[in-house]
Amino acid sequence: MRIAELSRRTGVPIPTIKYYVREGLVPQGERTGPNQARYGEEHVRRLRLARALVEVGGLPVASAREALALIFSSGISEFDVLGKAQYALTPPRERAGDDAGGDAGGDAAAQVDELIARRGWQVKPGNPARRTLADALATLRRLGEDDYLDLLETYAETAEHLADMEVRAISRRGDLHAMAEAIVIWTTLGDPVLASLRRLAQEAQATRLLGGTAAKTAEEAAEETA
Amino acid sequence: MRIAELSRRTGVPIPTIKYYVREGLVPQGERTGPNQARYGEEHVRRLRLARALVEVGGLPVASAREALALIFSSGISEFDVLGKAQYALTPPRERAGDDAGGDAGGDAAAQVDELIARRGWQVKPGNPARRTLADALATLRRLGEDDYLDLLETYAETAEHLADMEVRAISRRGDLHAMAEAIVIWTTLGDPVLASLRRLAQEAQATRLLGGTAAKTAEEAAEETA
DNA sequence: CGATAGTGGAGAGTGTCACTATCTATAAAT
DNA sequence: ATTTATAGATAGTGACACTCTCCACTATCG
Repeated sequence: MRIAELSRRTGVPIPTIKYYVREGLVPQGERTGPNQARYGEEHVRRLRLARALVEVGGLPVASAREALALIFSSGISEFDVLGKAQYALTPPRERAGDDAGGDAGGDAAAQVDELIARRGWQVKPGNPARRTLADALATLRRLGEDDYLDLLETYAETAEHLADMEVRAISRRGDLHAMAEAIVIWTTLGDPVLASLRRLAQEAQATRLLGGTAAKTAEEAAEETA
Repeated sequence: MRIAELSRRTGVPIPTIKYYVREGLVPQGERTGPNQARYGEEHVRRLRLARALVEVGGLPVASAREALALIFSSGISEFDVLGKAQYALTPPRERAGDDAGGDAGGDAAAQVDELIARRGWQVKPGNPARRTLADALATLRRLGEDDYLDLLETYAETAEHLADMEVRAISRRGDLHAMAEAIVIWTTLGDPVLASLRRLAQEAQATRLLGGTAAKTAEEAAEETA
């Protein structure tokens, strides 16, 4: 097919396709002349994947390129595909905070190590999620949210439960390529799915636990009727 | 205190403080002369909060302004603070996808409605998380990830469990102002916390479920030793 | 007292990012 | 034969989050 059809089938504008090809998210079409090229199903697939990672997953284009390269590379082993995917999917964090407020950063890093040890998780020291988590915990501490420890434990249990499901579902796939693809898709798109479900559940629980005890505002009643 | 101390105590550079004041994230200091102003503890607090939302939570400055305005406004009721916070915290989504591939969007929206109904959640039709979730589900369907339904159910259960904890923890706070603040902090910072915990747990579970059955690569062994 | 450093405020400039527009020389379609 | 489409390259755009530069002052130190 030519580029117009590729664009029609994926919903991605032609200039954007050209941009993605330049950036290496999608390979060039098979050249058939000085200004002609042919695209196939694998271009459709890869373009859709690229679009999902960038638009829904919110990945920077450079990270999406790495993740796609990982999926479509040969010679990956199932034992490092997940680690590599996590590296690829974590946008490079900005420099460490030169912030004030005690040594919240160091404390938080130690706290993360301790949490990982306590749960018996085996996680490489280089996993970028350690840093992200430590930063978030340091921030919470700095804000004086000191009752977050119970919640953190629940979060960790929950995460373990989800990860168990996910890893099982993924390992059920036959070949390595499909596994790699599923890992990238689920690691990336799982975040917005989980985040929005959490927000929906929050509203629901708030209504259930708090809303029943008092009258609704007129505004809310109107919105419910609409 | 003057601006230099405010900067030292929060770790935020002076030009950035000035920028935040201009953008309304932080109020002006109390003017004491043509080029002098005094800042107090509430500026420290609000600046730290602003920084956390923008840097760790990844909120756009405009959304952070709304969220902060909500926290520090008087006359909020506990019944709409959560809803308003969710509106404020959701960055304005880009235009609806003019994408190809059947009516995945409409189907997904219906699927979200159905999920909410099935779980007995009471959620306003305008909650932005509905859109986000529908977009993500439509994308998954378009990518052919058709076995995501079991996972989705687990995600929803999990989200409900977390939301229950969170709402209880928040409603335990005495005054409305502290509740509003906690809602904004936890809605925003909970996302990165949960996301990184999920990644850590994924690696741990992958090691547990898959790693034991085969030899490690040399690279991994080296990384573990280091 | 004077020199130096710090201040508030405003406007312009910077760097990054993800596109998007324009151009040229072709090729395809009608 | 004319219109439309194409590949590829270069340049431009708009949003965003700062960051710089100035200016007219003010504070403070020796």
